[in-house]
Amino acid sequence: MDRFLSTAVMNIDAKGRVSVPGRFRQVLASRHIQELYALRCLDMPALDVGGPDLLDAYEARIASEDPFLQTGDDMSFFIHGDGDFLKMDAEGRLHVSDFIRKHAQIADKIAFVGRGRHFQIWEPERLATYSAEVRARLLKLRRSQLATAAGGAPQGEPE
Amino acid sequence: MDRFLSTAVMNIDAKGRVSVPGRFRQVLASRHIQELYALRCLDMPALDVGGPDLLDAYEARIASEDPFLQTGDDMSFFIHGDGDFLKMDAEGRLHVSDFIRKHAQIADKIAFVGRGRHFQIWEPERLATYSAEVRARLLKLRRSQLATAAGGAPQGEPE
DNA sequence: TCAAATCCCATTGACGCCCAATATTGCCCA
DNA sequence: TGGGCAATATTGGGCGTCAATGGGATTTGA
Repeated sequence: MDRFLSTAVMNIDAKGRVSVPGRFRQVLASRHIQELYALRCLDMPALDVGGPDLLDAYEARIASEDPFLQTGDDMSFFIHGDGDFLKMDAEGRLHVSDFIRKHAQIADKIAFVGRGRHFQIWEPERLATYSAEVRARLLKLRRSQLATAAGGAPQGEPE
Repeated sequence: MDRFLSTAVMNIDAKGRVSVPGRFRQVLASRHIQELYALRCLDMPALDVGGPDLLDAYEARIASEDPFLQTGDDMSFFIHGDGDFLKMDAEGRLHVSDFIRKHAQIADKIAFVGRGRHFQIWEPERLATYSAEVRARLLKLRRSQLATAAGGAPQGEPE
C-alpha cells in the first residue's frame, strides 16, 4: 500500500494542530517522505500536499521555460511563494498555518483526501460541495455526449 | 531545506526595522550567504533580495541583451546604480531604507516572498494583487494547454 | 551638536518537544 | 462467533527554547 486513498476528517485541537491520518502516515513512510510541502491549488479552495517530489516536478517544468520570460517567473512565483513547508511533530501532527486556513477557509476540521501520489487538504463542507459539482459535471458531460455539446454549465465558486 | 519558500508578513518597528523570518535566515545560513543585496525588480513594485549570486543572475540577464541596443545599458544603470546593500543586525533585522520604501511603496508591513534561490520584498496589499494576477495567468495557461492537448476539445469551463 | 545608525539587553509570546491519557483498531483464543 | 487483550492511533496539555519585538545606551558622521 503506497498510494494515498480515501478521505478522512480530522479535528484541529486547541493549539491549532491536526493529526495526519495513520493510513497516510504509513504511505509517507513507505515512500520515504520525511518533509511535507503544501501548494495552494490554482482553482480550488484546497491544498496539494506531498513530499519534495511534488516541488521537484514543478521545478523541472520551470527549468524548461525561458528564465527571462513571464511564464517561468509566474511559475516560480506560484510554486515558491505560494508553497509552504509543513513540519510534523513526533506524533504525526502538523500545524495548520494561517496560510492554509485562509486558502481553504478552514475553521476547526480538516478533510484529508487521497489523490494517489499525494493528497489534498480541504474544509469538509467545501469538499462535499465540490464533490457534488464534479459529479454533476461528469453526469452532464456524459449526457451531452449523446446530444450535441451545447451549453457548458458555468462553474460557480464553491461556497 | 535550502530553498526560500512560502510567504511571511512582518511588521516594521518604530525605528524602521524588520525581522527577516527565521526560516529565511536558516536558508541564508545553509547557503552561506552573509551579504544581502536588494535590487529593484524591473516590472514589479518589489525587490529581489539575495546573496552575491543574485548579482550574477542579473549580470547574465543584462549580458543576454544586444550590446548595440540601449536596453542593456539602461538595465545596468538601473540595477547597479540603484542597488542596495543590506546589513542585518545581531537579531537578524534589517533597516528598511527609503530606497526600498519608495520602489515597493511600503508603509509599515513587509511581505517576504520565497523564490527558491532568492526572495522578494513586497508591500502586502500589492503582493496580493500581483499574486491574483499570476494565478489568473497560470490558470489561463493551463486551460489553453488542456484544450490544445485534447484536440477535439471538450468545452472548456469558462473562467 | 544633533540626528541617524549601531549595539546591546529585556520582555513576550509562539512554537517545538516531550510525556501522559484516552480511543480505536485489529488479532487471538475460547 | 463473541469477548478479551494488545498494539497503535488520536488527543490533551506541560514546559523549555528561541524567534520576534521594544527600547535604552553608545557610537558615527554630517
